[in-house]
Amino acid sequence: MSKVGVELRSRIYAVVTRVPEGTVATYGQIAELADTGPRQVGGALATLPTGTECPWHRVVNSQGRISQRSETGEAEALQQSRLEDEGVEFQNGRIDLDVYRWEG
DNA sequence: CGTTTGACTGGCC
DNA sequence: TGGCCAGCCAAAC
Repeated sequence: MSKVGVELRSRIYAVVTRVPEGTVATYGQIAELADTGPRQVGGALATLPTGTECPWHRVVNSQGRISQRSETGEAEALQQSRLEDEGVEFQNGRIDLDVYRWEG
């Protein structure tokens, strides 16, 4: 159970919030900007409520796919919906990172 | 203080 | 192309 310190979480949220609409960032990318490991990023987002204002849906794994978390895949579909709504195209259930990857 | 656990990643086969 | 292995970070036990 990866629990994340509140301070580290704040740092990760701050980075995620910087991801502009219509683009996506990988966990590794967020981790690097937050000066931590990718696992911590996932852990931090895991504690995030689904109804938050934080654009957690713009964070995907290095393959441009939505990572499945421990709980229901409900939010997973929501994530894809939100991204598509922002103009991010899914090809075969996956995002083309060469096009939509956020250039910090 | 050593072990366990994750919404991960990259390299290898 | 796709699955497996080892490395990675931080916190709870």
